[in-house]
Amino acid sequence: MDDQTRMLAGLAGLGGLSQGDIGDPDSVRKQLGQPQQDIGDILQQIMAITDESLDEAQARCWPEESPAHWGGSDDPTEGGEAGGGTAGGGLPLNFQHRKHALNCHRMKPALFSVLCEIKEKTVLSIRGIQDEDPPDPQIMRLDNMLLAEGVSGPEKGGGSAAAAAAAAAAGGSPGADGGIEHSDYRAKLAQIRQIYHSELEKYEQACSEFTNHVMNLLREQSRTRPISPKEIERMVAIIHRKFSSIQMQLKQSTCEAVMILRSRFLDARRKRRNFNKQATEVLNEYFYSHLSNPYPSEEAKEELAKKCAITVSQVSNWFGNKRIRYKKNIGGYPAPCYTPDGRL
DNA sequence: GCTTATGATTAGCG
DNA sequence: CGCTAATCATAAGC
Repeated sequence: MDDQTRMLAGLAGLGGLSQGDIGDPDSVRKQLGQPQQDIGDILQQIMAITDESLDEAQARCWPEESPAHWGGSDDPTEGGEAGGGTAGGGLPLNFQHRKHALNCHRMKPALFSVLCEIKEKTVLSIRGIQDEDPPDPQIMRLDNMLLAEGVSGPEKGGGSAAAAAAAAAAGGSPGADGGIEHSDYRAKLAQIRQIYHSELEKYEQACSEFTNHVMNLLREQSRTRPISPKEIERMVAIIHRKFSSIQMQLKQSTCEAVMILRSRFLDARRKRRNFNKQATEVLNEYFYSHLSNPYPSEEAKEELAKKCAITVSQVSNWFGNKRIRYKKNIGGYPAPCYTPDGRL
């Protein structure tokens, strides 16, 4: 293990100490006699360097905003040049000096091993508390819907299945005015789709940028304090979770937009279109030739629907309407209200 | 513009 | 779930 090798390195740096002694930070100090002061120094430097890492990260993101302070230091060589000279990678010189000084400090391996030891204890207690989150059912639902509506699926092709079905339901003859609504719907859907994808891409880019940034930061810090790859992984997972929750909001609002579009489209469909002449003929023919039992079976309905280029439920509607209206007419026929002169 | 025809929707029933 | 009956909303005819 990596931590283990670092600990060994730390041991080597301490010379005469036995492994048992290393375990307890206090024993390290006792054994070394004077280094209380040193440890304190290093701790302070580490604290400072952590802050500086953050500042430096900020400086990279917003270069015009130079860090306001570089931590309290009593080294006269670095005094009062905040935001001053920089070198390689945009790092301030004083920062590089201090980093180097810290890394070369004779007590650093010892401190590192102490930190490893402490970590070993605390990590054990943390481990296993969380881990492994199940796939969010909410996000899966949204994904499914976006896929079904052709927003997140493959471009065009099968993606417009919903639109095609809706167009069929609109009932117009192919190329007739139903087609206008159809293309309108498709255009709007494409617009939503485009916005969704560009936003998604932005989120993904931001996520990977941020992830890289944090990983670099952690790797950098792992030189001064023990950070296992597992922890970096976990941190990445946390970041991804956060970003995916943002993504969920995007998905949710996209779904809402599609729902609104859809409901508008359905409202438009509600505008009644008469079936074409030929379709009405076919339906009437069936109706009058089955007058004794004008109830087409499911198969017959499908057949009629195919012949008339309408949906099965439209066939059902038609027969429902026809039966009731025919009955009304017939029922009223024997005793209609004729005027005395024979007119209706 | 009014009336009629007609497709869709809804409540209620078995 | 399929049907009836009532009703809505719009197209079409005059």
